[in-house]
Amino acid sequence: MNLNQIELLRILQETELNLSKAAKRMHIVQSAVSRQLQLFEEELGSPLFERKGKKLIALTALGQRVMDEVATINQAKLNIQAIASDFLDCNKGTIHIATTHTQAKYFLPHPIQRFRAKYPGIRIYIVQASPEQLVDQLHAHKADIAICTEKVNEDAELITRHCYEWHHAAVMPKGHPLCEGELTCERLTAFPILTYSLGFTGRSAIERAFQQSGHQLDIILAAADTDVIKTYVHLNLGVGIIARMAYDSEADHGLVVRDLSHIIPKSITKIAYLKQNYLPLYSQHFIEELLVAAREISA
Amino acid sequence: MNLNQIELLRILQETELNLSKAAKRMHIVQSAVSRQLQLFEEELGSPLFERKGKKLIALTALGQRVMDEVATINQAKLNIQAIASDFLDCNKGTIHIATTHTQAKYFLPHPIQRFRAKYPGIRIYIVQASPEQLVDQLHAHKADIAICTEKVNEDAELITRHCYEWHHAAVMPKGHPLCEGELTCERLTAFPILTYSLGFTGRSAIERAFQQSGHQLDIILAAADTDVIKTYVHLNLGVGIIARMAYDSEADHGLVVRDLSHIIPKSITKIAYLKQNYLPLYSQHFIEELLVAAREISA
DNA sequence: TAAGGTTACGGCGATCGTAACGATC
DNA sequence: GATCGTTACGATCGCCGTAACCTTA
Repeated sequence: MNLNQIELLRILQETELNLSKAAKRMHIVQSAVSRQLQLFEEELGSPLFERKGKKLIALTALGQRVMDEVATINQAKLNIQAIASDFLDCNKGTIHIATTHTQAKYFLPHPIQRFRAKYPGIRIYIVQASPEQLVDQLHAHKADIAICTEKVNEDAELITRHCYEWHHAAVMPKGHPLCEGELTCERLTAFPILTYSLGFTGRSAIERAFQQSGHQLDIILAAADTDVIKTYVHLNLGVGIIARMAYDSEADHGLVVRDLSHIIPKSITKIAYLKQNYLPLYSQHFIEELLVAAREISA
Repeated sequence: MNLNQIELLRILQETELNLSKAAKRMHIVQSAVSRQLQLFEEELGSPLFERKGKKLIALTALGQRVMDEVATINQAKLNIQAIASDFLDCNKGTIHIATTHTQAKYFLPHPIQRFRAKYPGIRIYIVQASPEQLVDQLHAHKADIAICTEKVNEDAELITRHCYEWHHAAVMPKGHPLCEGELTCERLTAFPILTYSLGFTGRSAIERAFQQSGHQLDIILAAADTDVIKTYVHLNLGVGIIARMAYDSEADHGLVVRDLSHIIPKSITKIAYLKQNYLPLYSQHFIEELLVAAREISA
C-alpha cells in the first residue's frame, strides 16, 4: 500500500471510475494506473470494484468501506501539507470561499478588504455556487470555507458558526402604490413579485411565511442574483423581495426599500467548514474578520 | 510524502525518537531512515524535530501537529487492512482484550468459551494490565477491546458500552465472628481487612463508601488479584473484601461470603474501544457475546 | 473503429545496504 | 569506546512509459 494508490482510488471516484481519465489527472499513462490498481486489489485479497468486462462500473461492498478510509488518509495528507506551509510562511497561501452572489457582493467586500490589508500575500478565491452546492464544495476540497444562508444540513463532519441575522425587504420604484401605507401580506399578493430562485438567499423563508399566512405570492420572476431582480424592478415589472442588505441607498436611489421583518422571519447566515480540515492561521483570522463584520452589521 | 515516511514518524514516537531503534523495527538500516527523515523534512520545508547535536530530542511545534495527522493516517491504513482481511475470511483473525485479572478469571471464561465454539479460527489474546493502563493499551494498538471497572476517563476517541453491574462482598473463614449477625461498617472496621490495590476492581468505590460513613478500614494487605486475597483470608489474616463474582462456592468452600451491597455502592464494568478503529465482524460478535453474558449475570 | 482496459518489456529513478566518518556521552 | 547520526556510493527493486493486444459499444 502506498499513497499513490490511495490517491488513485480518490481520483477514480472523481472520474466515474474511468482509469484513463484518472491516469490523465495523475499525469501518468493508463497502463500504470491499471497496474497499480491490480497490485492494490491483490494486496488486499479481494476486488474493490465491480467490473463489467474490463470496465469498472461500481464499488464493491469492500470498496465502499475502503473509500471512507481513503478519504480520511487524503484529508490527513492535505492537512500535513497545510500545516507545514502554514508554518513556513503565514503570509502566503490561498483561501477558497464558497458562497452565493448575495454574500459575495453585499457582505464579503468589507471583511475581505480589511483582511487584505493585514494579509496582502493571501490570495482569495470566491467559488460561486448555488446554496445547495456549497457544502459539496467543502467535501470536494474545492473550498475551505462556505458562507451559507439557506439551512445547512446537520452534518457531523461540519463545523458551523453563526455569522449574522438579516431580514428581507421589499423594493419598488418611486411612486409605486406600496410605497405608502402599511405593508401587509394582502397588499403584497396584489402585485407581481420578483425574488430569488428556489433555494437562494432565504427564498425558503419567504415561502414558509406566505404559506403559513395562507396567501399566495404571484412570483413572475426568480433569479439567483439581487442585481437581476433590481434591474427588472426598475423596469416596473413588479415588487422585488430581496435581502435588506442588498439595497444600496446610493446605487439604488430610484428604488424605495421597505422592511419586511414583520412578515418574513429572519434569516441566519452561517460560516461552515470541515471539522477534519486543517485551516491555516490566516484562514482562522479571515473567519474572525467575517465575525467582526457580522457584529458591525448587527449593531 | 509516502506511507513509509509516515510509518517512520509513528515508530519514532514509540522509540524515544531513536533513529537506530526505529530502523531495527522497520527492518532497514539506520542510514535509510535517516535519509528518509531528511527527505520528509525537506519536503515540508521545516524540521519536525528539535535536535541536540545530531540526536533528536523532541518534536517541534510543527512536528506535534503533524504527528496527530500521522496517527490518523496510520489508523486509516490499519482499518483498510482490517476491513479487507475481514472480508477475506471472517473466521480468521485475532482479538486482543485488555483487562484485569478479576475480569479475565471471573467474567471472561464463559463468553470466551461460547465465542470459541462459534469462531474456532479466531485467536484470543488477553493483555493483562492495571486498570489505568487499559485505555493506553487501546491507544497504543496493543488491544482492540478493553474491559474496565474503574472509571474510564471521558475520552472523545473512545466508545464505552455498559456491560454489567456488581457488588463487593466480604469473605472470611468459617467460624469467624462476622459470619453471624448484621454486617455493619462498625463491625468491619474492627478486623484487619484484605482487599484490592488502589485503582483495582472497584477499590475506589470501597474507599468512597467508608470515607463517607466516617469509618476507617484497617487494610493490612492489598493485592491486584482476588486469589491472593483469598489465600491470606484462608490463613486467617483477616476479612477479605472482594468482588462478589470472585467468590466460587465450590473452590472457596472453606470461606463464608456475605454481601456488602448495603455498604458499598455498585461498581459498573464497561467495554471500551477506539471510535476510529475498525472492529472486524468477529470482534463485534465477541462484544455481543460479552453483553449476553453480562445479562445472564444480572438475571 | 473508437474508447477503455490488460499484458509484456525495457529504462530510469527512488530507496536500500555497505561502509567510512563525525559527534556526543 | 559505545551509541547515535550523517554522508557517499554502488546495487537493486519498483514504477513508469512504450507498444502491442483484447474487449465492447
